Amino acid sequence: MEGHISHRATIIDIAREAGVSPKTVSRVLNDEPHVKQSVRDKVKEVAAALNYHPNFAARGLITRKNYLVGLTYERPGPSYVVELQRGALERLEGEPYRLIVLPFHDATERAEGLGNLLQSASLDGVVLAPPSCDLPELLDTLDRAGILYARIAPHRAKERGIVADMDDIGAARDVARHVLELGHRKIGIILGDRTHHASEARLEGYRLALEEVGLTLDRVAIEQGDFTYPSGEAAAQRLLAHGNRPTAILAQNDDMAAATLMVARDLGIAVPQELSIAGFDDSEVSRLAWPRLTTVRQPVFEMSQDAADKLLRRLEGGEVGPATVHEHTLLVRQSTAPPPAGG
Amino acid sequence: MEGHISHRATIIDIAREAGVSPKTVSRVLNDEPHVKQSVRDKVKEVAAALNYHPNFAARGLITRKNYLVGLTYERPGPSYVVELQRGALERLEGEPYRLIVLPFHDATERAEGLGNLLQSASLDGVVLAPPSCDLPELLDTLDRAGILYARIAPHRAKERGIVADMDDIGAARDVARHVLELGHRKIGIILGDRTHHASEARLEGYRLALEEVGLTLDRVAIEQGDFTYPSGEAAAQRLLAHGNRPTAILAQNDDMAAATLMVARDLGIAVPQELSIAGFDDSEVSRLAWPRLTTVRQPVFEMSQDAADKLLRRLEGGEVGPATVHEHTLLVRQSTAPPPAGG
DNA sequence: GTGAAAGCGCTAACAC
DNA sequence: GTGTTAGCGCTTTCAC
Repeated sequence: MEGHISHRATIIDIAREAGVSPKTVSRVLNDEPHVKQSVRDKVKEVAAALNYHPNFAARGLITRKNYLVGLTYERPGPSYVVELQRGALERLEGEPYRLIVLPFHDATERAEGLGNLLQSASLDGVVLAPPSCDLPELLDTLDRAGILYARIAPHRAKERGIVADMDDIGAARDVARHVLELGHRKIGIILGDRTHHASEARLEGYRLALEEVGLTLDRVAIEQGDFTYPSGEAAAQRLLAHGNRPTAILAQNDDMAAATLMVARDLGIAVPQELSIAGFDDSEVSRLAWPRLTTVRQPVFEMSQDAADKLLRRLEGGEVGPATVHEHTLLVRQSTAPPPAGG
Repeated sequence: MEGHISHRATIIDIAREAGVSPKTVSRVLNDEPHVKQSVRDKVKEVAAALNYHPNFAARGLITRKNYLVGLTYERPGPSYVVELQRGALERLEGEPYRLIVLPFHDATERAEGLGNLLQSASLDGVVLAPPSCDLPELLDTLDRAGILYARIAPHRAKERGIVADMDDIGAARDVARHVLELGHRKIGIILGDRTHHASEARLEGYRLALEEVGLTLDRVAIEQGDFTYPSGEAAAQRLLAHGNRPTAILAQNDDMAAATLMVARDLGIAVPQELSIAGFDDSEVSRLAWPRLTTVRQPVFEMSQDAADKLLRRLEGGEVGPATVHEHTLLVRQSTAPPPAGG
């Protein structure tokens, strides 16, 4: 009926065509009560015929909402990012909210610019993945700007805002416990970047497991890495290139564990017969490495979905309960085994 | 000066504070001419002091723009998605446009619903990755709705809309040629999802290379996959778990190639001594797998950046030239070698 | 150079 | 149940 190309129909068009007022059209389109069923049907029919799609800008101007949710993260591995997005998107599907991706560089050093970016994006809410979820100044800015936020696995101020959590310390404890239960006592640890709170938490988890068998951190060999493959390579070399080497190495992520695997191969050390290696993340590498890496799966998808869910409910005026702690999973694969007999 | 929490400043507030009219504020904020420098400075100063951020909804209502660019794709590997996003985001940085991610399921079967989704999202433009860039009905819908689109590596109707292209057939031919030049003649092929035209194109590239050495497709073992790791695993098993197996396998992407690597390892087949494997994509897994995978790097980042660039220029009223064809790169790594002597 | 008035498409408040 | 009026924050006329 309307032959005009690319003239987006408005509620006025529908109102005229259906012989009712714009307000009635608005009511129907928003599923508000107090409209006769026959009118309702007629309006919906006309809307469909006119290929009507509501104008977010006009609606948002008056409802003071933008129907936009942001997702921030900082350079994690591709699979982490994709899981993060999948979780939020799954929850947003069918809702009148759209997801905007906002990756950062050096969030910790530029919390201010980051707050500004989020404000300019006209977001209603934002899902904050580590490490941006742990920047108090950013949270302050968001509070002031009235932008709701949901934090994924925060390590500090867990009471602030909406939180979707996991037990980072417990996850690290579990992987360390697994290695200790296999009988290992000569342990090496490769730390991640110390500015990431995850690194601290994971070390604490290792410490707890060691304590259970009467060991302390000063009895293990600790090397500093920064979560990258090359840093893992260097650290592994320091741990392995001498006589009294550990029989098991706990790396704080899979990339560094994979690097350790490669160093062991170069040094002719058999994994897992002579050396056990455990990572962290269940990233793609951990499955593609050989032997496949024992690691811990973080519930990234679940946390992200939960974060988006709570965010949306708050945006719709609802209340949300306390932080949910999502389950991690220890994945015992081929890179860990009992220590060698003489070990 | 304004102590009110979460009251977003408007140009009216700035106008009052700066002692000018709202229109003048608008002029300054949009870098329009005909404003005295002193007034300009004063307005900018007040805007900063009031932590002003323009309201996209209000601006969009009148300019008929939403300052929103979409990015669509369908279940490709994590690294492909991340490259795609990185390219578009890099171009959008600093521009008043935001990126909305719109992953699809079964785009080819639901082109209509997909067109609807894009229309409801109130996008100004959209970057279409395969296979959605090859759905004529979708392009028709977008044309009708007045939504600009940039297509990444389309395989059909290359003249429609904005195009950022690559030579998919040539890339596949190059990798096949490499394997054939090593001396392999017993070839296995693992196909990707047949709804992706990329799969067809790559097969055509393989065919061209085979033809050059006098081979035809009916002389090679072809198995169907769908670009995922598990599908590659199953396909590799069918190719390798019997006596007369190929000496080289061409997988249509890296995930399936990595899966093939794993299957070979489980079967005790040495790579590359007994079996050569080549992938496609230069994804992260191709570099982390051991041996590292010979593959072809697709210029995904470049295409995505180019697509976003052309889209933005058109959105700003500019003209864009014809499709750019971005260069692929054959990456010979450790997973390919001459066939075994008796092979 | 600058400002006043109008209105984008929609919904809140209130009338009928 | 339904319609009228007003106005969200901004930019477009067009006047001065």
